[in-house]
Amino acid sequence: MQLRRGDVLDGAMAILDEYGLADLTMRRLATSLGVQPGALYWHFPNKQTLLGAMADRILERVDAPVSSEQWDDGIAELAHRLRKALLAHRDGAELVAATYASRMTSNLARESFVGAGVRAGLPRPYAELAAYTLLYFVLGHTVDEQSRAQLEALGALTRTPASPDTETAADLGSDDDFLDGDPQVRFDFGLALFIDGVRARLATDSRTR
Amino acid sequence: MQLRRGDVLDGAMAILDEYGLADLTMRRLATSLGVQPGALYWHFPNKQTLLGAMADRILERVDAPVSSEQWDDGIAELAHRLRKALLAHRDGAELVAATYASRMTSNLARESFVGAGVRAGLPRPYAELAAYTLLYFVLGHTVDEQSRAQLEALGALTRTPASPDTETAADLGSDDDFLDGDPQVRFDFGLALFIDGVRARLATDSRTR
DNA sequence: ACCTGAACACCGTTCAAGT
DNA sequence: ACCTGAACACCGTTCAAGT
Repeated sequence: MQLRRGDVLDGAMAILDEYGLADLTMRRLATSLGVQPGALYWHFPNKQTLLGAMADRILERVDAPVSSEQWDDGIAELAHRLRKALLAHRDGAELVAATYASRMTSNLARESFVGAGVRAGLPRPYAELAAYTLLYFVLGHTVDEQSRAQLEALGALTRTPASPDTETAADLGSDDDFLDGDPQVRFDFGLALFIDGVRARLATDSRTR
Repeated sequence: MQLRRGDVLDGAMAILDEYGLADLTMRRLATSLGVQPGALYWHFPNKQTLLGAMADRILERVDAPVSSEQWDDGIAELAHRLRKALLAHRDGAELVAATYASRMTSNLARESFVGAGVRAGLPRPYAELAAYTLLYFVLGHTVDEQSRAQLEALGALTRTPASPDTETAADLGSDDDFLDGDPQVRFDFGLALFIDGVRARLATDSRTR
């Protein structure tokens, strides 16, 4: 019957998925666990630490070894895996972005990116910087994508469901055709831009040497 | 003696610069303006709207016309200008990132990036996507850079000032030489990676056509 | 038109005291 | 070791009533 650290974490993840980050309060979490708010502070020193543990759990398996031998495919695989992990939980991207803002340095996702960069032939300092760049892109893109999707899900319920065929896309429309296109497409484009940039740098380097 | 919308905005910016985003509360703002909390709600419907107005003010002049004719220099100039604007206020990057997460679409900084991309010769949808990618990078980098700088400023005051010469850099050190190197250098690297990526895409396009 | 007074419905965190 | 009870010091927002 006793509460363990893992139970608190599980409860927090459950509230996140069902009600979102804004509704994840220590008091609500305590209630859902049938315990007084103060009890949580025996298991976690503060809310920030709990959020950090949640972020770690969300990213648990993104740093697994990559399947491809090609460095570019490897980077793409890692980036896709990271995005998928973030999208797997409500407000997942926002939570991770907020938590990792202060501790970008010690970050499993970044480490993996660095490894892929080094394997690509980038000098280590370059790989470090490239990893940051990619991480910024993936986090930024995914936060945006997720908040947009949630807004739309909210609007879809609020709006009068006129005809089910038109409600999928092209609502805000205007003339920017690509803006509310498949987020996957937009993600892949940015990723390709990044990989092309790395490739260009590699070419420059080998020509210089 | 009457409070105007602009006064509220000015007061909010002053609190931001002096105490940071976390200490910018409606109640504190009201007190600093010599007014009851409720009074603020006559000028702004809620805190979120006020934060949005602050973000707009921070980015006021980033979309000014660019000096260079070269598209790559133009993009670099815009990116640098955006970074500088974010760094000009305490927690400026965090505020803008948080506020613009939901309204990435209507964003003056993005518009400028799109323009530069189109001038570069990118098809418009590509330019749109490239603009997002760059924006994600600049915001992500600058949020990180600023929070890091503020942590260090805090640590510099807390830590025993042993010898003034060693406190500048290379503290966390380890073997990652570049990590706490000049943020400007790291920023320029990521920017170069992006521009190289765009260049590569342009080359591919012209070869295909 | 603009603001006060006062409340409503919350927060995160601490800590003596209990078991 | 783990939790309760109860408090402390706050929040954002609303709204009748005042001027």
